[in-house]
Amino acid sequence: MVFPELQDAQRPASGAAPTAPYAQVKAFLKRELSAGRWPPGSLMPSDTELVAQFGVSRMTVTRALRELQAEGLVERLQGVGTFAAHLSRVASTLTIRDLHEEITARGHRHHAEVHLARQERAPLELARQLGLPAQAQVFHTLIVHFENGVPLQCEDRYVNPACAPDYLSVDFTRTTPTHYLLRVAPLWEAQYSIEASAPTPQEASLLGLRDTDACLIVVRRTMSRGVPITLARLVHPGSRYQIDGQFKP
Amino acid sequence: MVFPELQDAQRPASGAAPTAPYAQVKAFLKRELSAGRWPPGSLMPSDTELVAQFGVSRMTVTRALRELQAEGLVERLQGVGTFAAHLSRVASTLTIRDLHEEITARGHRHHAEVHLARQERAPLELARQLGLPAQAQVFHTLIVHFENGVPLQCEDRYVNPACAPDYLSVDFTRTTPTHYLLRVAPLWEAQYSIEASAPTPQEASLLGLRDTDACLIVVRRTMSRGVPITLARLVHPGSRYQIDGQFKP
DNA sequence: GCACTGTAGTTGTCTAGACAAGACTAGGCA
DNA sequence: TGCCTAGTCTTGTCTAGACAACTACAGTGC
Repeated sequence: MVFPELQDAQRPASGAAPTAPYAQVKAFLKRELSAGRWPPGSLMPSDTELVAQFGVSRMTVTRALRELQAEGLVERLQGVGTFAAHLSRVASTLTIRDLHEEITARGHRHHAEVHLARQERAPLELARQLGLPAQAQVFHTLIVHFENGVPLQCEDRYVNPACAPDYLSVDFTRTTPTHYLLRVAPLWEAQYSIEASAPTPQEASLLGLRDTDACLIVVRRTMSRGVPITLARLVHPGSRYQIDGQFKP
Repeated sequence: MVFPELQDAQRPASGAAPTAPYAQVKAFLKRELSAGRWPPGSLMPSDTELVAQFGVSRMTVTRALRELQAEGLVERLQGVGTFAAHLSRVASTLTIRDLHEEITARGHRHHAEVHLARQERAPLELARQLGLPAQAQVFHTLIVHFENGVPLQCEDRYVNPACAPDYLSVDFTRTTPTHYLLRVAPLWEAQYSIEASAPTPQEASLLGLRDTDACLIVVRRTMSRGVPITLARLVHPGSRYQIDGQFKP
């Protein structure tokens, strides 16, 4: 039996690491899809045809197609067939990383100033967001992060004491709250919102901005096992911070 | 043979749709993981143990574990074992949707004003971004989108004529450029950057803002089969637009 | 002490076949 | 004409077994 497709996929590398058959089928389909061999919405070869074409078992073909389906590149309909997807949405994985990690990854220097770290009574709305009764005690920190000496983020954070009892005893000039909380409470859910707005007078002062300078603000609420852990408002100078990303199937 | 775990997973529904065995194994592991049965980094049961425990074949267990691995919930090391992941990053799928779709999905009314739609010669940097020689002809549109009569987005877009020759003949009060381009050129790659900044005087005027009002700006470049299609600058009033998302394993 | 080796356990992958469930079509029947 | 049915093709899933590649560890010989 001859496997022209496998050879096509393998020969160019000529001696490189031999790829697993399922990966070769997947790569072949991906390549032909991106070349436009099957226009969006059109019928692609069936499992049986691919089995015959590549000389592999059906489980192997199925795995390749299932992974392409998970990536949103094809759609499979039981009883009907496999179709090239429409790719109608620009989707991308947005990763909100620990700021310290992000800055050092750029080869820059990070340091933090702690302006506030204390226990407070939570007003109604805040208590609700943290799943606590009104007037409950919560931890509150206000930290400014610097990249190479320039203020980059003003981090205003409330923490549910039940999830991190030692929170206030951490030295936040050495460990970021994000890093500490991820270690203490494994993350299981998060909601965020990204918006542009002017800073509050206090934030403007802490970041060395004018009241009218635009800021990129990320509000993030994280939960662990259904229990809210922390609510953070991260304010960045619009002139010094942007979120980049890319989408690639 | 008795399958205590399978029964646990199935009984509560009592008569509901019977789930596939691989999905039950997956759900069981997910549930126990989120309950903290295996702390991050700790060793989880091996394939063989799960096979014995659930009374299924190894391929079934493998599929469940492979999908959990793809979701970032477990890490598998050949020759070593399966470990509970650290979940150290807040990752989320950011979907940038067609604005028309987004507005109508909210049950609101969308309309657009076309302020510019013409052919221009591209200056050096723009030509480079679109993969064209300097001074090449490109299409340029400037469109303001409204939600219930209120300006929500100023869309300044350049298009590579080779990818969409009919671009200028489209009626953009009826079809959004995003929608048209996705139909004409299937999307295969995209880069974006999100930032906060003041609008240009022209943008401020089109959106009914003051020069100092903060705006959320998305710059997006899309490619199809390696060829740049379009470069868009989407300016949103900070007071009226935000990007929301959530992360859930 | 140190390097080597064999062994057991783990994940990674594939096979050949099987049955189930859904979709479509052609033919039969009222 | 309109409805039903059987057959065929499709994807969805599972099985039992197999081999490969890798890791960790205990034991062996120097």
